[in-house]
Amino acid sequence: MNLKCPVAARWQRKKEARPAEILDAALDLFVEKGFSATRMEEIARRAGVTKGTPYLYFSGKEDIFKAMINEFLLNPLGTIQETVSARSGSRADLLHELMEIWWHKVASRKAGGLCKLMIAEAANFPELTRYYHDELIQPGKNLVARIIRAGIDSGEFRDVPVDDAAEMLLAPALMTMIDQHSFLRAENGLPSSPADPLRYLHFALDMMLTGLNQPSR
Amino acid sequence: MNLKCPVAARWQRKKEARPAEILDAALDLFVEKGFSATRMEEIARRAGVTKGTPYLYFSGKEDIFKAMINEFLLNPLGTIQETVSARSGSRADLLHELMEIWWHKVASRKAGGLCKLMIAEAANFPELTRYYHDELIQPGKNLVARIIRAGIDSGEFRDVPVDDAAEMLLAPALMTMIDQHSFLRAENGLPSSPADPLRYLHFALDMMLTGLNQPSR
Amino acid sequence: MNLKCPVAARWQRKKEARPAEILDAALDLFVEKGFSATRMEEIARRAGVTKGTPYLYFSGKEDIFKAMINEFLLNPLGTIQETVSARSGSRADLLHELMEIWWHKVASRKAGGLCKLMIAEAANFPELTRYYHDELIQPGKNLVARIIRAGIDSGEFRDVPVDDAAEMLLAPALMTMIDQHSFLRAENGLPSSPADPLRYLHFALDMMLTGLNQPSR
Amino acid sequence: MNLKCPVAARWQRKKEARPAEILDAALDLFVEKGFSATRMEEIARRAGVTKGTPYLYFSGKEDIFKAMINEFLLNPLGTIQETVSARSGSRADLLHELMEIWWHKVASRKAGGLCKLMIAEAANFPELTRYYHDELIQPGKNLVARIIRAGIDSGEFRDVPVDDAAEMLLAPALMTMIDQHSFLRAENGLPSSPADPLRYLHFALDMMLTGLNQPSR
DNA sequence: TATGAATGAGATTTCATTCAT
DNA sequence: AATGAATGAAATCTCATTCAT
Repeated sequence: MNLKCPVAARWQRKKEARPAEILDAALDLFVEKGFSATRMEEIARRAGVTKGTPYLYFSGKEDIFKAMINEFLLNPLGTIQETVSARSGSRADLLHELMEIWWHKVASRKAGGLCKLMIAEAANFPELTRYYHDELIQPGKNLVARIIRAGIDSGEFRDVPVDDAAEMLLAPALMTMIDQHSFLRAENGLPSSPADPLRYLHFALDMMLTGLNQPSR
Repeated sequence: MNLKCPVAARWQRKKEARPAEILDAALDLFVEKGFSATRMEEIARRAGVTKGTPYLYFSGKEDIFKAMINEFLLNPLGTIQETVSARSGSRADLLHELMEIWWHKVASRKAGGLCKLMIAEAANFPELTRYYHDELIQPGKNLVARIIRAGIDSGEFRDVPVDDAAEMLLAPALMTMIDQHSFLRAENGLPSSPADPLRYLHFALDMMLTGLNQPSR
Repeated sequence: MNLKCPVAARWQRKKEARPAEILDAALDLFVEKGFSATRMEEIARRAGVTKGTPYLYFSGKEDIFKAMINEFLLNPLGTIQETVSARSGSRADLLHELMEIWWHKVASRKAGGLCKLMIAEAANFPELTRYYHDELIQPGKNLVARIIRAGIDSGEFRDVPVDDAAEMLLAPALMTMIDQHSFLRAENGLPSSPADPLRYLHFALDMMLTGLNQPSR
Repeated sequence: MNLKCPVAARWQRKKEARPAEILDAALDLFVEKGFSATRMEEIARRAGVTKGTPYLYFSGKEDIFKAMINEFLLNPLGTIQETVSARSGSRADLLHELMEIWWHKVASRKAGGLCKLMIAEAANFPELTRYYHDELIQPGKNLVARIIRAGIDSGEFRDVPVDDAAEMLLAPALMTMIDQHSFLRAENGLPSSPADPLRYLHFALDMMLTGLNQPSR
């Protein structure tokens, strides 16, 4: 009913590792090219397998996309949240520390590209976008908002609307992550963004805390 | 059988309007669904023509994408730059005014979605990304940086690295625009972002100027 | 985004005729090879078009299958039913006449193959099978059963269970149709079935009416 | 770490039962879904083995199909033929008896589904169809034809074309078998066919022997 | 003997693009 | 200038078959 193929079997059997390898490959490609423009066979090839293999572990392209979001987004947030709860010291120091963690655990890694990806694909995956929003974005904002609230209560910060302030504090962090995975990757890397993102982020945080205006003396 | 009225041209096929209509339609769809997921026939239908017509004005899908970027990016920036050069007063006021213009001319309009689009498609259109970067992003940053520089020179602002500061000031504005076209469109609108973006943006600008920290005395 | 193909356009534009041509082609192939073993491209080629064209008129393979059942099964039965209602004479004559019509309108034509097809695919299309049963098989049996009932009432026939009798009378007709489209088509035609099916069918009907047993004298 | 019990063979892998189990599983599935729509892995699973195992005993899907036809068609016919040769009494009684045997040995069993299957796949397996025809159908018809011939010679039956008469006598039997495996299986069982097929078959045989027409005197 | 991860030919379906009208 | 039927390259996904273990 079809052809004999005495293929030289050269593939490795590693059932355990396969799903992770496929998700890794998919992450790279989805972040780089977007969901639609990424071809399944490309994912397979980058994972070192052939066309059919991803379908042994995932029901299709969309399933890979969803699994990837789950895989690379929950753990990091969990880690960050634990870190924060166990911390004392000034709120300003805590915010700096938080950003440090976030940079090293998320933004500078491949998972950081997921942020860009969700922005790009939000309208095409409404239910996933809601999930991403409810489980990641909102908790992240709440985390920062709680710290600001505590700072206001302790007299460290001025009395400001905490949600807006949290939004503002997060903006440079998110934009940096987006830059990393859009403009910096394009072709040979555009000189748009700060050369040392982490240093920039600490600077921006400092600025937002102390203000750009000259102290009134 | 031929009913052609020999009197005069009956209704003018508005031929010179066609390309603009097609680009308008493409803008909506590309922003909403991304480049790959947008079908040519959908663009045509939304523009009120049929499948073949776009090919009379553009050589293909990619050409429409490029033409669209050109069409919707140059004029707004031009306007903003003119406004700025003609202005006097405090730098803080100027920045507020700038943001007001930018919001009404760009971010709150359909063209604002192009920002999200370029983020998503950056890797798929490297040469276009470079163009977008060189003609829009870098000039925008430079504009803000020059204002900050002037403020420092006049003693209004503290002495800080102007490029980083410009980057920081722009971050909330860009993030708000992204929110408008990603999470707010998804499904029924996620409550993620500030209800009144423009108010939030003025708040964030104020915060960055005066600082979150309690004045020490 | 893809290749230029300056194909010598040699196809005819006939929107009106296309669906019927495609259903004709599909009928041939489905009857010959079954549903699964028939490839869409084969249907297209036999209809004189290319791969993509059937999808302009039908949503997929299953849709073609269903449309085909609808197209080729309802009209013939309608015709037969009209004929019968307008007829008088002995019930035996009516049954012979009925079979004649049925043979020329259904069994000897391509549509006859649908019977075999539905038998083969019954389990794979349960809802369609129910429809086929309710709209075709059951009405056909009822039609014959009513004639037998009338014959019994008029004293022409013995008093027998009409449903079983109808079933019996139909069996040779159905088996002949199946033979036509299974064994007779296979390879070079197997000598299994009667050389002249219509003559056989009249013979079988006569036999069933008069009985094989020697009259008891 | 090696727990192999050195005592004796613990449980015998019932190797000689494997092929039969696989053919049994294949029979169920082929009859239900047809050849193409039946997946090899399903056959394996229903036989209680895994994907690769059937290939240890058969060279492929087509080979299983052929082996199955061989397995389930020869023995039953042999039995019937022996029975007939050893019988005396009226030809009518013999025909009733024959049908009884045939019903219990073939039609009411899984093997009855093979008839439907061969009808569906006739064109896809021409050589097998010829085999099926030559070894089963033709002998079956000949068997009945010889009985009729004997009945005519003995004066029990009227003088009729024996081949056509045999064909007619077999038609209800074959149709019943088809019904069993097509319409009765679909969904929840369609009320099309007689509730008690065996009773119906005896009735139909009686009818064909005595005739539907009222005895003229 | 049996397993089942992996393969890859091939099927279905989509859609950017062409071109006769 | 505009249409839209038709094309056909290419994508997604299936599944019969292989073969290292």
